[in-house]
Amino acid sequence: MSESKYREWILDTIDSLRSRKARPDLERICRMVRRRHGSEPDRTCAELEKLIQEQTVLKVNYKGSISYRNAAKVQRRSRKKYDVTLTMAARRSAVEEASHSDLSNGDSALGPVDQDEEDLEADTSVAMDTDSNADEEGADESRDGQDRPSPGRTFEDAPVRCASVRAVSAPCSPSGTRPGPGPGCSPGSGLDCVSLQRAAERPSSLPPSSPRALTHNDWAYDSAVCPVERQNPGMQRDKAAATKPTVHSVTTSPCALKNNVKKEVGDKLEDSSLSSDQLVPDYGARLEETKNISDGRTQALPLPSDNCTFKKKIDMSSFTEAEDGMLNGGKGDEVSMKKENMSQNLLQWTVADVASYFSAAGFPEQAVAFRTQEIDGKSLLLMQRSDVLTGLSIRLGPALKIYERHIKVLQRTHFLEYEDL
DNA sequence: GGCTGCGCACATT
DNA sequence: AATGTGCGCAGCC
Repeated sequence: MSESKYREWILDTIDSLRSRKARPDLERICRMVRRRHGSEPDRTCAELEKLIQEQTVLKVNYKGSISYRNAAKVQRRSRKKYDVTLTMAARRSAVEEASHSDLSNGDSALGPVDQDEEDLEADTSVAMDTDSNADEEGADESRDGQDRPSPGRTFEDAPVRCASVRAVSAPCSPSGTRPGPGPGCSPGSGLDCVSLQRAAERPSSLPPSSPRALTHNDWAYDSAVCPVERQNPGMQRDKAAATKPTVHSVTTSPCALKNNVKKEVGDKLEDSSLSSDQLVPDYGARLEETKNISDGRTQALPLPSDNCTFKKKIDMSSFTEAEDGMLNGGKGDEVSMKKENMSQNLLQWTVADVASYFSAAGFPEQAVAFRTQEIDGKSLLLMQRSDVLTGLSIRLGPALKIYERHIKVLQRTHFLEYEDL
């Protein structure tokens, strides 16, 4: 009952705070939701996390503190940095895969990683895994345990008790941007998780002490995405590459799943050169980046599990090739194999996967409609143009793009595969 | 005391 | 240079 309701409330709250020029942080969000709707902060926290995971809300580290953004709005603006979405998607799907239930997972909401895509080239794995640290929960613990000299954060009294979240909000970092700990910030909180994370993230890029390294628009958190990967970036990568050909049980591996899809989408995106405004910011960036990385062949597509994808650029390249082959006439068993995987995956996509996919593809608002209509992979395969244009109550423009560039392609790929098989 | 509006400086692209 | 963000303060209830 409450999920959609909460979504609305929270998004509303975020918008409202933003329009009021107040930072949409956890505390304020919880407070406002409680005031307006009487919802318990705890619950709000939980719901917020879910929204973060489904990318409806983006969690960002801006100017040294955590803020939450309405993904639907953010999306249009900033270009790259918002990998968040992708990341989130990845993570979300990962979680989802595990739990198999829609929004049920409650793990920490991590947000976006700012990961400069540029870094990717140089130290992808490093960046990725570094930030893997802690997640909120981890961070949380650390801060509670280690440095929390003065619990004097704004939060303290805050109604919010959501531990994980609190951690997040807590980090009001004097990371440098702000000359001094603001009124609300407890001076002592020195190293907030965010800062730490960031610092760790780019060991070589920027000195930890550098404000730039710690603050700014960093989509900091998220390391949680693709936990596996994060934990063993190197391994993951290798594994992924190695495993990939064999991917069958892929379904269980979010990363794998996403990869397949991703690749698909990526192609699409590229082909149709989606308008940047529709793309999730990083999409464009990523595409470019990816391209550069490996002479035009690789294409990390902004799919739900971006992180995973990222690391698997290599795979991707082969994938791409495969796909190309497939779309253009077929290339070999490898191709069909891949296709197969993808299709199978598609059949097993949950409602959440579908929503996640579209969110990552740059249609967060519309993704909600898919979720609302409970469109899972199978339903997706059955969707017709009219269903998309009129059955979801979404705007025509995005609907057309979604149908033509994504659904149609997914369906075609799926059925082609079947033919082959 | 809490909420809201908003100028303005800062951050980011 | 343009635009987004949010601190800090004043006004309102």
